[in-house]
This record gives sequence, C-alpha cells and structure tokens, in this order.
Amino acid sequence: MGTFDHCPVHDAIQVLQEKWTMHIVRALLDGPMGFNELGRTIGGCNPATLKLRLDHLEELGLVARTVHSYMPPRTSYELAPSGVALQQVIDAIDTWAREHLPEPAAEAAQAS
Amino acid sequence: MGTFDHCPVHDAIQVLQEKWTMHIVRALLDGPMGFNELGRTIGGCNPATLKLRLDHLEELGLVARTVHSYMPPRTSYELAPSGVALQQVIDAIDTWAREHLPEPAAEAAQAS
DNA sequence: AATAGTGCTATAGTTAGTCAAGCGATGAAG
DNA sequence: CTTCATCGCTTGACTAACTATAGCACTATT
Repeated sequence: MGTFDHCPVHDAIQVLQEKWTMHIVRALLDGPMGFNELGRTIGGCNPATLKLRLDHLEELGLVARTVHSYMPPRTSYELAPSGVALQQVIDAIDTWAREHLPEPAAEAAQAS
Repeated sequence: MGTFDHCPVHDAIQVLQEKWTMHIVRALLDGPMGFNELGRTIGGCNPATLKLRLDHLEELGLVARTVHSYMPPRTSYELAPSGVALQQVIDAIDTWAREHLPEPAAEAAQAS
C-alpha cells in the first residue's frame, strides 16, 4: 500500500464527491455569497455541513472567506482562481446531463 | 424560485456525488470488469455499497450488467453509451486536478 | 482434499450528515 | 420603543449512509 502512485484524479474525486461540494461550487460560480444565502441557493444543506464543506474548500484553497464585519455578522464566500477553474468540470457535467441523464420528473409524474 | 425547477446539472451532481460513483465510472472507463475485480480496482469499497451503486447506475442506464454464468458466479459490469460519455467529465476533473489541486503533502520526491 | 476465488447477501457497528434550536447583535417594521 | 427577522454560525440529539466481517453455493487450482 505504501507504494501507491499518487493520482490527482483520485484525490479530486475524493473532494468533489463529498455531499454538497459540487453544489456549493456551482452556486459560487455565479458570484460571491454570504453563508445563509449560499445555504438557501443550494437548497437543503444544513449549516453544520455547510460550514464543514466551506472550511474544507477554504483549506484546499478553492474558496476564499472574507469577513466584512463581525457584528452584525457579515461574511462572504467566493471562489479562488483554482475554484473558478472548476467551471470546466461543471460545464462538462452540464453537457453530459443534458444529453444523457434521464429525467426523474418524467418518472415521478408517471410513478408506478 | 419555482415549485420545482428541473435542472439537469443538479440531478447529475446528485448522482455523481454519491460515494464511490465516480471511482466506479473511472474504473469502468478502462473496460468491463467483474464485481470483485471492480471492488479491488477502486480500492476500499465494501460489497454492500458497491452493489448499491451499481444497481443505481444500472437503473439510470449508465452501466450494463451481464451475467455469464450463475454457478460458478461470473458477472461483468460495463459502461453503457451514456456512461462512456462521462469520460469528458472525468477528463475535465483530471485536467483540473493536475493544474489546481494541491498535493496531500505526503510525497514530493519527484520533480522535473 | 484443501485452498482460493466468484458474485453477492445479511447483520452489526461506525461515521457522516441532518434537524431544530439558539446566541449576540443589529436594522427594519409596527 | 418594542417586536421581529436576519446575519453567521455553534451545539447536541438524532438518523441515514456507509463499513467491516462473515458466510453461502459453488468451481478451478493445487
């Protein structure tokens, strides 16, 4: 196990597969946002997890956190350059999804 | 905000963010594999979860399962056309990772 | 005849994510 | 001036998701 080839794709997948991470990135590609605003935008993520993800992304240098004022609390999160570069990944997913992903709405409407 | 905005990217992310899913796809991009072989290739995924993911991917039509013989058990999993199309997504992640993802710091012996 | 391998499944246990509430301060609305 | 909502979180209890291990019914290899 020690002599394992270091594989960038593998590491990237490890990060991107964490729940909500890609949703967060996608939301931030539209511009900086506050904590709660971001939570509302991606829809359904609880603050605990959201903070976890943002901290991780910040640690990796993909997201930058800026505190504008402590009280009243005002913070904004935005993508760092390496985060913005994920646009190409999101785009690839978008393209793929439109061409190949079956619509769940159709199944839901026709639910058996 | 609509009652439900159907968004392909969102749905795609929901699928791709499931743990091991992208690893599975990446492994299968190199060709069909048996169940255990696949498990070994992606490394660390337990059979229960692996089966769950494969069933889901099959249900979505991204993966095809072929039983060659029941006893002794021999099955192979391979990507359907819409699964193969995910190559572009994996490629995008690969490109991004090489350029922007910081190394986990364990090894930095190699340079050029 | 013993061993290792196949594709799983079952059960129990651990980890990761969720829900709800709340805090200290503030600005807006009544 | 007094609610009320809002900001960015934090905490603690809960639950869903994932993991580890064992085992089955068999075969091919040794």
